[in-house]
Amino acid sequence: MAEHPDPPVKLDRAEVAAERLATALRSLPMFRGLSTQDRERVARVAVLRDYERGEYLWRAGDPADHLTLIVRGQVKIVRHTESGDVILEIFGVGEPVGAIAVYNNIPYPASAACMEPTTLVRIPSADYFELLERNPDFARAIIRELTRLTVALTRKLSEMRGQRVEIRIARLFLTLAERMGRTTAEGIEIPLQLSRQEIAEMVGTTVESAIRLMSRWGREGVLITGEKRFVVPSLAALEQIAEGRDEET
Amino acid sequence: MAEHPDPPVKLDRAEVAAERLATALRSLPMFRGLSTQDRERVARVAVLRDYERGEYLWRAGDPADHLTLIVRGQVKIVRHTESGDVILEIFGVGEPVGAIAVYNNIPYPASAACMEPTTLVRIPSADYFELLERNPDFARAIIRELTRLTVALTRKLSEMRGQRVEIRIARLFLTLAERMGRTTAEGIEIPLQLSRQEIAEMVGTTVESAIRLMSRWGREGVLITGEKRFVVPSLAALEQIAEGRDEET
DNA sequence: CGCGGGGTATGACGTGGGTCATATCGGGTG
DNA sequence: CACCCGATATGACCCACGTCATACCCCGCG
Repeated sequence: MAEHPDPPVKLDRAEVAAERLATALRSLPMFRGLSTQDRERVARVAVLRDYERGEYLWRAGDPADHLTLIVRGQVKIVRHTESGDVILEIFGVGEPVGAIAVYNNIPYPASAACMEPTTLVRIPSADYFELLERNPDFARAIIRELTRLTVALTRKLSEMRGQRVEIRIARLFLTLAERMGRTTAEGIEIPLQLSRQEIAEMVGTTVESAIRLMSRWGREGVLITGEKRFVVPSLAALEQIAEGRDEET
Repeated sequence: MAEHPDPPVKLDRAEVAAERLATALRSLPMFRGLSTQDRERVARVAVLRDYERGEYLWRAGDPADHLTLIVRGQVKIVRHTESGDVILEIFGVGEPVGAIAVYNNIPYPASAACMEPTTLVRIPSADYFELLERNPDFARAIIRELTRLTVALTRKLSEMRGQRVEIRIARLFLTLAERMGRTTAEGIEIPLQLSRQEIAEMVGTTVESAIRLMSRWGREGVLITGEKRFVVPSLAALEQIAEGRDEET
């Protein structure tokens, strides 16, 4: 907490912080529909905070007393089990994290950690509820987000099903490509830093299996691991693998 | 649809139906908080309908234009995939089915089928939304239900993880026992008719594996399959198995 | 400089369970 | 009655993948 030692030129600092916050709030789609009055109200109670890669936002079981929104970076939701971790979701810029727990006033059911340097806006849940009361659009946004999550979870659940590891990882990268892929000269680029360990935790397998597959794909040119990103030269090839039968050509 | 051939004594029939509907509405916890005025309003637009075992309420992709609530029976949510089906959830008496899709006005993401003779209340989504608008408690109930679902899904997802089939099935019956178990002289009774096929679909394995395990458990006295029910003589034994290591004693 | 730790890579081995094949047991139907 | 179909049961086979072990690379640190 001792990260703000009283600065000698306090006003300047505060002004800079306020400006940064205002910019952040303006960038969040969730606050687009707000009246300027409401937005000012939010600005007074919201807090901007930076996190490093690997830092935890919270652990499973912590009380959910703040709504959290991502301004910059990526956050993963992790469930710890006796036999290893499971990554349930990855959230990106503009998305709310752990909104369900906040909304229902229950402890967080899973932990959340940053996958890269990340900036978050945090709003005390009391203010959040007040906002909800007054702004139906805002409520809609939350519900929509919640639904998206549920649908993603059910899809993931049905995809997890048995199936070979190769197919599960192929599907993983297909959905990643769809959600955050950029088209480049080399193919689809997925700007996401994922260790083999994390890939394993996302599809429910071991590091070794993930490594074996990824290095084989690297040799075959199906999926190339780069600096803080992945590249898929041919979506079609990946889809072939995800379908079940390998490409024989 | 031609299941109501115009009866000669129409009034009597209508009265009986109205009475049945009123009783049903009174039995649903979701309508407890309603004013009598609102409840009458609901009664005018709600429709009661009986379904047989195996009958589908809807298929994945159908438009969600009605809110559905269970008055009697059990409903399973199924996702069809190229390689077999997956049972995502089982809903019982008093619970809403497919509320997320209705709320968000999106097609049902999965199919729903009755596991036994079932009675449902159906409310046109327009009336449902009107009800939501006017009755915050009602909205709360839906959100709560939705959250419960999300939490259950994330739990299921993390439990699905790799793990041996025996452990997954043990966990399945533990949660079933918790959710709907009754204590009897023989042990915990789970009043649910589940075929081996359905058990397989719930934990993501094959019929054969489910059969093998279930018949072995029958021999060992861990879990006994009965007429439209299961009996767990010793929860502790099942928990031992779910923990990972077998009981050596 | 050497050392240690985390991520990546690769090989050997054993096995859980998916796949296929076959059999038995009702229950429904012509 | 014979016939068929769906659910339950059990055996044989074998392969994907989890487990264990080893090695390499890179980076920070004393």
